[in-house]
Amino acid sequence: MKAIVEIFKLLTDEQRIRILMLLMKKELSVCQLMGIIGASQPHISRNLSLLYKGGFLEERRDGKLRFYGTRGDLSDGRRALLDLLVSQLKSDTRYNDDLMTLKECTEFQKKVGRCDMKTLTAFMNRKGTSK
Amino acid sequence: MKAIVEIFKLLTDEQRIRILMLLMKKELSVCQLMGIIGASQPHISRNLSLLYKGGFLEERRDGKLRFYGTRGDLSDGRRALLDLLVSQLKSDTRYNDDLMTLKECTEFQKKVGRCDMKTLTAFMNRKGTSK
DNA sequence: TAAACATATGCAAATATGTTTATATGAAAA
DNA sequence: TTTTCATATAAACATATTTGCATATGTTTA
Repeated sequence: MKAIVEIFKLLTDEQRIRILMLLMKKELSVCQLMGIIGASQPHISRNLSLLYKGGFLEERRDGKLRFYGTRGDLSDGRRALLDLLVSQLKSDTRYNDDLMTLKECTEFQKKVGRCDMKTLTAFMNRKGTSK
Repeated sequence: MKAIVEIFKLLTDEQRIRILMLLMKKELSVCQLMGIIGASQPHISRNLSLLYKGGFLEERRDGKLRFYGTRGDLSDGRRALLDLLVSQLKSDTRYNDDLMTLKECTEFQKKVGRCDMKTLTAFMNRKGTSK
């Protein structure tokens, strides 16, 4: 029962849920998540680490970058929770905004052809001022 | 998204999950829950209050007693979470012990024909010493 | 090898949560 | 109507959790 409680604890943070929902769509690096969510690097890293230890994520290293995505071999319980979240967030503003931003971010990167901190911080700030 | 986070928060406590699982089986009064779970009255009351405010429970008053049970008109999300919990706890020791104790408690009460604090405190203590 | 960069982690302050004890409320019985 | 009983809530305290800042680690490029 304690194991289940620990899993629920991971889902009691809006930022962590946002990260999870984005990673359900596509694997992303820490700096991409920074750009999309608009939080500090340590904040994103910390939450990724918690979700990773909690059995939700897998990690792939590519040079300096680390890409995270939801595990291919998720446990039944975790899978069910993620599916439930997706279905419950179908009409959630924040959730849909994030998916939109993810698309914009992907296109932005294709254009500039880079995936680094400067590029994504620029993207993040552009978002911030355009609103 | 905040609403969902609040619901998950309710599920990050072992005692609250135990209460919910018992109430999935059968409506119970505060003192019955005390007897089965073996926690203090304020502790049970407090958690019932949280679960009630969180949309999981309904309340029925009968004289001095207050019976709580899972709502008949649970939201889809809450219903899915409770079903998920039941399926994940199928082989959980604590969960199965609680269901057993619930049965014993029900029989104990049939025998003595009462549902009051003394009776159930006695039941609780009997459990404590018999182990 | 040094510098730059992406990411992770340690630590202290701030905040939230849980626990215990005491007390309040409200119904029933004496 | 006083007392008893079941339940709820408040206050004080202890314990987790989050957050922001500084710094460490490890990789790449110059």
